[in-house]
Parts: sequence; C-alpha cells; structure tokens
Amino acid sequence: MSITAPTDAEADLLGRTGFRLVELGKVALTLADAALAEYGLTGRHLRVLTLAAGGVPSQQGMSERSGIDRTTLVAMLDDLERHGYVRRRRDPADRRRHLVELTDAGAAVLGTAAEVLDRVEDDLLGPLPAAERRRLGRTVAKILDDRGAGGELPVVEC
Amino acid sequence: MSITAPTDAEADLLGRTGFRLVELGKVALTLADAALAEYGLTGRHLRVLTLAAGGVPSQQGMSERSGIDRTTLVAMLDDLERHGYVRRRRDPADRRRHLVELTDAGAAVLGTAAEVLDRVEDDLLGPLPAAERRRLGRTVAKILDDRGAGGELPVVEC
DNA sequence: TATTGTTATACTCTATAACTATA
DNA sequence: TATAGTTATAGAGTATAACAATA
Repeated sequence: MSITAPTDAEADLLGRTGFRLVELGKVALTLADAALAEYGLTGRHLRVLTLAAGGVPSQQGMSERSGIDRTTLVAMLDDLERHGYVRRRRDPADRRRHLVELTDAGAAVLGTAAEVLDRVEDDLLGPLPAAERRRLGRTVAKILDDRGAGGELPVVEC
Repeated sequence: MSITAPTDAEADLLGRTGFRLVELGKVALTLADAALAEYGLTGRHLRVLTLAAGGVPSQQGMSERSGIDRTTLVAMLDDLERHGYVRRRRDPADRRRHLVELTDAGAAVLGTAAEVLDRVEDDLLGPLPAAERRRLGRTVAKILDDRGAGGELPVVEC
C-alpha cells in the first residue's frame, strides 16, 4: 500500500510525478492557446496549419497523419480559411479531393507562431538552469519516442 | 524567425519541448484513466475522492480547493456515491451543508488506486534510468512550484 | 462499389442561471 | 439577504452516421 492513511491521500496524489506531468501539460497548452489566440489560432489549429505547410495535401491525408477526425478537420479548415491562412482548391487530378494550400498570410503566421511559442516556452522553462532545461527536453522526447511506433507521430492525438 | 522554411513547420512544432509536454501529459492521463476505469474512477474522480479523504467536508469547500465547479461536483459525487465510495450526510450543525464522508470501500479503493498509479508510472517512466526519472520528477515539481501561488494547489484546474 | 468532403446528429464535459432549503 | 446543494439549460469539443459528388 502506497499511502499511509486516508488523510494523506490528497498529498499522495498531488505529489506524484504522473499527476504533475498532467498538470504541466495543461499549463503548457493553456499558455500556448492564450498566446496564439490573438492570431485566431489554437495549438490544434497550428498543428493543422503545419500539415498544410508540410505538403500533406488532401484533408483525408491530414486526418490520417494527425489523428484528427476528418469531420472535425472540416470545421478547423473553415476557421483557417476564414482567417486567410489556407485555401482549398479542387484537385484537378481527382475532383473528389481538396488541395489545401498555405497562403502567404499562412506562411507568415507560421513564422510568428514559432516566435510566440519560443516566448511561451521561455516563460514556462526559463526559470530552470539551462542544463536542466535541455535535459528535460531530452528526457521527455525519450519517453515519447519509447512509446510511439516511429516516434514521428503523436502518441495520443493532435 | 525560428523556422527555416514552411515545409519544416511540422517538424519544428512536433520537436518542441512544449508540444511534447502537452503530449506527455495527455499520455499520462490516458494511461491513468484507462487503469482506473475498472474501479469506476477517472483521475478527476480520484482527485475528488482524495478531497473527501483529506477532511474537506462540504461540497463548497471541495469545489474551492480543487477548482472543480460546484455544479460539476454534484454529478461526480453522485458517481462516487453510486459506487459506494462516499456517503453524503446533512451537517447537523448547518442543515444546508452536506458532509461528504469516505466509506470503507472508498478508503480501500484509494489504496488500490495508489498501487494502480504506481504501476502506470512505472509503465511510463520505467524505461528511464533511475537517476533520470528522479531528476524528471524534481524538475517538473520545480516548474509547477515556480508558477503556483503556494504550490499546493493545481495551477490550472483539477 | 469505394472514396472524399460535407452535413446532421448525438454525446461528453463543463459552465451559467435559476430553484429549494436552510441560515 | 445570503449560502449550500441541486437542477435545468446551454455552450464547447469531438465522434458517428448519412449524404452528394466523384472515381
């Protein structure tokens, strides 16, 4: 038994590395979403935007690669298109498909978002000594790589 | 500018420590929820259960301490009560209030849950060298403590 | 017949407002 | 009048099923 008495149950839970990792993930996402909001983006939108930039053309392909449901993608691409970040065109070679193309504004906002995320990460991890911060990055990458098939795609979703 | 070309945007995002921390948090929660499911619990239920065990008696108090909305708490306590883990009693001193008491079954499941979470954490972090695993725990705790007011309560919610 | 994108629908989670009973 | 718990309702976010166009 890992806890000594019921009254210590709260401290036991809150003190767990696993619990703290969940907390930290939420904080990281909350900070990122808040910082990206002024550009009409969330972390999830940004993920989709990088897919459009990375040369995954069809919506089906983007869905398979990211794990985001293809019906969910429709609304997200609507958002991105409304902000002028992407453009949908019928694929002349297969008129069922949409080619999702990054606009100039989309490319620009990707650069901006990278800077925004740099600042968010500095805010979150800046207080750490540089060596500890690098070590954290390596450790976290290692844990995820151990689990993921190829380590390239997200383990859960998005 | 942090990215060299639009086509590298995906690798840039996925390779960020911030992004990986979000991923890792999701993985940790997914594993915990899956392992706890057989006891009718989620991580969030477990958080509420530890509050009942920790001597926070009224639902209002539990809400304030955990950041979980008091209306959300109602349904969660219904779940816990249905599983026989807690019992609600009118406070004789203030008949508006409910005293939320841990049952024997609730105390038992808390012990079991602690073991379950130990296993989940071993599954997730076991592949790391012991020293690196300890260091990760300390680093993550430090980051959260730097942000939280007292460091005792969750920074975001639950 | 299968695939792509879309829409309609439903389900989960959470939050807001309103209600009751007590103080 | 204020507070504790509850219920009703609505809003995100996401998933499932059905549909139209195309292969």
